[in-house]
Amino acid sequence: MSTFDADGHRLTEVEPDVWALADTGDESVPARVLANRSLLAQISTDNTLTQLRNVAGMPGAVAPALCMPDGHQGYGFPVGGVAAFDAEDGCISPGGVGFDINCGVRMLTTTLTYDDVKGREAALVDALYDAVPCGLGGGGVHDGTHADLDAALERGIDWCVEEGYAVPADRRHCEDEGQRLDADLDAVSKKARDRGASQMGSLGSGNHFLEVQRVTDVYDDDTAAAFGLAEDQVVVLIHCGSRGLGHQICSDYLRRIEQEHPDFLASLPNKDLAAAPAGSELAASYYGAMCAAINFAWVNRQLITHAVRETFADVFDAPDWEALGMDLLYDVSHNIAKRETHAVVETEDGYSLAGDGERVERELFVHRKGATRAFPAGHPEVPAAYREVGQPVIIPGSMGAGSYVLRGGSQSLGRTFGSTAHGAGRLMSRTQAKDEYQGGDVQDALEADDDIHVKAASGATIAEEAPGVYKDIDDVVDVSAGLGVGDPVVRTYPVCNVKG
DNA sequence: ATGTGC
Repeated sequence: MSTFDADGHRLTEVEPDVWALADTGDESVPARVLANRSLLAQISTDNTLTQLRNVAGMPGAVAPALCMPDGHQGYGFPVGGVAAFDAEDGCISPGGVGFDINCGVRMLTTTLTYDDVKGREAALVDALYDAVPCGLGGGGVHDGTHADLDAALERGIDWCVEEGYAVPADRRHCEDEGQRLDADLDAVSKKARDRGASQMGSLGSGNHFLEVQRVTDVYDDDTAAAFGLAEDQVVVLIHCGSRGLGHQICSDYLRRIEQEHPDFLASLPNKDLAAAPAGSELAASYYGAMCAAINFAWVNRQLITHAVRETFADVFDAPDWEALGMDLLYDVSHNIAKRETHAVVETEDGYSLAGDGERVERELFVHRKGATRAFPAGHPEVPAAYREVGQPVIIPGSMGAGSYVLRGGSQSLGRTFGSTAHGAGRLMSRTQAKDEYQGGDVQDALEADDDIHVKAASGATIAEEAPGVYKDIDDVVDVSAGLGVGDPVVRTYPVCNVKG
């Protein structure tokens, strides 16, 4: 069997593109990296593998702890990590969800083709930039009162429907129908709410973006038709999260874990993994606050959707957005934890997704941090319109590379707790990126060489997000396809991009 | 990711 040696880690390829981290003999469950050799070489350059091993040693970990092909180092847990902990005797971890709670991405279809947009990119990108607040700080599509914010935290997309920012079909095409009923307002600090109130409907900064794209390749005609996608069609991608509100909630609960569960924290393989033990009051509070932030992020993407729809109707001189067919294809979440029931096998160390023994249904806290749910065809949580083909999975690449739409693969539940990758994944830190690239040069080259029109709040952000700082999205998707966890449906290519 | 920080 093929092996790979990284600094302090030996991995064995137990089947094609599945790498097992060597057993350390401590109380860890097996850990797996899903990657080809070239992606693994990139993944092994930072702290990702050590972080993955640490995750595998957490209480109640259900095997395997996973790193997706786009994985890289994160806070405590790797970004691109999937970790499931038993909901009865395991734990829930803010670091396993991430600072940007329910960061995610959605795709809107249109009836436009590339010819309709060609030559008007500059006007379109300017209009979108003006309509959607972006960059750091406050300001949003909805100038919210605290009462509005509380309603949004509690009801998610339902609040948007009530306020005229969404139609019922939008709700059906979000995970969990755009609403986590377990949201607990009392678990959200005033500071978090203050930060959220002024940011309802704002893109933010970093890797967040709003991109107009065209469909360049169709790999699966039937599924593309079910998703309402066709070659040359113009689509819109919105990638953002829960802004300061989610960040504040994560910070609040990391601190509370230190204060209220110091012994449990000390027992973890690394302090940055900071988790609350399942069944504790703090675990329940964090779950309630996280669900509120999840609702906020859905509202955020929906408010931006509303602004994008109005802007398109204006720029393309249509009576309304419906006339342009700007339906929500789907909205996927990248940074969440959720109580899910999975069929697992009992082992000496607890439970495992792999194995031949008798399967039992177990309630787990599934953490997807920089990973996308990818439920297969037939799963009851896949919206009715897509149930026969599988859940749409949207995987954005860098602003020069374009993106993929996949469908949840038949192997996802058995291999990855129903998950796949979430993007290309960084190759280098933001600091390193700013040394390597100059924002203005990157922007000029994208326009001159690739006809991609970028407008950004900050030049530094363009440098940090230059195409060269990301892994190869084609490789990431190939791994997902080869393992049957997510099957390619279409590929898209950027037309214009608004960055924070 | 983030009022880019204890």
